[in-house]
Amino acid sequence: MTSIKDVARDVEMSTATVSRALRGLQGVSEETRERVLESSRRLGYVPSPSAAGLASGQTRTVAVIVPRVTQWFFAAIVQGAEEVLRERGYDLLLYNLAGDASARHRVFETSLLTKRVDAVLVLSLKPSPDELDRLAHLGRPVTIVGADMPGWATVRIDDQGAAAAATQHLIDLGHQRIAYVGGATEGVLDFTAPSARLAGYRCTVEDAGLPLLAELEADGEFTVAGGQRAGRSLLTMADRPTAIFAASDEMAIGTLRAARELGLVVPDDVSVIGIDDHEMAGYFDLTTIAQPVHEQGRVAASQVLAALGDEDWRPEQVILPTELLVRRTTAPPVRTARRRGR
Amino acid sequence: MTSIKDVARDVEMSTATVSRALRGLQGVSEETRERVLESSRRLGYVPSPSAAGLASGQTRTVAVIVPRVTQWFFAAIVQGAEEVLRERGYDLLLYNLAGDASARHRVFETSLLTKRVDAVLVLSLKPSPDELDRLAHLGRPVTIVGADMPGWATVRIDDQGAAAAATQHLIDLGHQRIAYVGGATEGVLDFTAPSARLAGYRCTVEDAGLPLLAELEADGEFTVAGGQRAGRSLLTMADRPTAIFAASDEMAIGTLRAARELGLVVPDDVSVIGIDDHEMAGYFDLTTIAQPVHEQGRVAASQVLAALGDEDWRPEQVILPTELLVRRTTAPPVRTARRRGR
DNA sequence: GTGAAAGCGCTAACAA
DNA sequence: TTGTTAGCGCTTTCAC
Repeated sequence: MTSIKDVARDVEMSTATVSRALRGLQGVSEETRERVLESSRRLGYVPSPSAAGLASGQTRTVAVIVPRVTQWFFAAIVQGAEEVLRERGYDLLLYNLAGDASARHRVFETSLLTKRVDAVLVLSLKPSPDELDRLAHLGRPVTIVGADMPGWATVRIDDQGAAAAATQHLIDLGHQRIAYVGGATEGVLDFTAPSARLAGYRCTVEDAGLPLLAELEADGEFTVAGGQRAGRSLLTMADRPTAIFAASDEMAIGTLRAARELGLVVPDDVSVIGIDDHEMAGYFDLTTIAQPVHEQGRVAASQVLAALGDEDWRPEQVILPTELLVRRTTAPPVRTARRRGR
Repeated sequence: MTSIKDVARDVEMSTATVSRALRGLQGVSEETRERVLESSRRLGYVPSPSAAGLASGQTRTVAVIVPRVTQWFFAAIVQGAEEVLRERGYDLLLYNLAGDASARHRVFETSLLTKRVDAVLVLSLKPSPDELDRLAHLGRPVTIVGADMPGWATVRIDDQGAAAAATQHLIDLGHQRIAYVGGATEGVLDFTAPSARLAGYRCTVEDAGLPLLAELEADGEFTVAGGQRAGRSLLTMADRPTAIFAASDEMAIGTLRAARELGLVVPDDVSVIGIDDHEMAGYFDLTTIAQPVHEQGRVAASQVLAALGDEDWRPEQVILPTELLVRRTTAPPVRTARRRGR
């Protein structure tokens, strides 16, 4: 395995000069740099990250902690982050929690990460106070994506606003009996988006002077299957809602499925709106609040990299815009009379 | 930052003993081991991967090279791999190519990986001869997932067999005019599955004594959008097929969408079958050939880890089973007379 | 069962 | 602009 010494010997210089030349530091003559570059190419030299890391204290690696990569939303963020990390010569270490509490424990508990990475990206997870404490003690830049954590660097959308926009869209269409499909607003594996979206729904319903009914709020667990269950229970109510706002597209898709199974026509019998603009949303003609998923990954990665280079960098909260995408699952309610008459 | 020296000082032993105790090596008295463990826990000691890597030559890290994490199929494999890697104390370095040729170049070109990881997993990519050469020279275990590469360790399904089973299912239902939606069978970003699936389709059609028609083979690019385009062109033919076999569920979903847009009813007007059992397949009632995606990731990871521990390990080809999952997008063809009469 | 000492391959501080 | 010299924090002989 060829090392920096081989290159140094080859160009008849010290390893220090070779190291400087290779890293593009200044104070190396152009001629030397070229000879070093040529030599290392010829010898097939690649620096050892372990050695460089040990000597410099920098690993050029960023950890990304994700609830489940198989969820498109998280994969898209990872992809965005990976792009900018790669551009900047950083590697991405993936920690997939996948609902495994012990995995979560391991990642946060041991300060395993301290010596392993230069920075950390936490996706849509609400770290417990204890975990936050550990993250803080990492002494490394940390950015939280998709959750609101005051005092921390975050990248997210305005969840409450997005939920309000979705609800308002249904209200604007004339709906009065609007159900909500969300997810756990507390618990370890939870993040802050669920509560914010629920709040957005509730506020908007109230502001419109409509009654806030507990029976119209269902838990869809932020999965397609959960959304389907929630949708089924909402749509089999005696006085079923004319519209359903699901706090994620996956739950909305599940709701759509429940409606179809019950022989209901969307949007005639029930309107459905989601949040995300999931890659499949278009194929379901799903009306949704689109959020820039991929971009959140890019911004978050840029953010931690910026923090790495800047001594007096302060955590920033970045909020990316969302947009109502009206497709074909929402429409004005069909007159009550007709509905009752069916 | 507490180092092994601090622990050594604390237990009044040499760093060598501490190192041995921590790694569970034999030749350490039980009492010593316990004291070391207790001390490092108390001091919050975590070994430096850089230092350990430099000294031992092992990084306890595995690289996973994936075409696009955002595709559920790849994400599921990554998730499977991550599980077993984590269990065994290995980290996962993710390289997402995402159709970026320069990214691909970088990962394979420079033998960047040699000193960075202990083993490599390559997902559904057919490395060029040149890239294979580099992989071979890595001198590290490499497993290819989802592609057939004789001489290499691989984990995959029997693609030709799966395609044959799908086609045969349609034939068994009585279909005679069966179209195929596949993807590029050559090119840099290609893998071997497309060709194998196409071959499976063709052989089965021929074996059934049916004509092999070029007009019935369309390119769906292995995406939903591509499948939709392919489906549209197939279903607008004068004498349209009564059944379509899409070589992936995503293309099948696109085809379903095309059919719906054209006002065709599935499976009355056209039957559709895919391959994968994509997480969304159930929500489309898609009949498909299910493959153990997650499991392929687990097996592949286990394979490279086994190779790491075993001097005379030889590359194995593992083929995992598939299963026909009949849902509601396939049915016998409606009599020709009736179809023509519409 | 334990310790001393020599590196692993780099980078960083200081000299020249 | 370049070289010398110390490490970085471990693991790994080889002794004892």
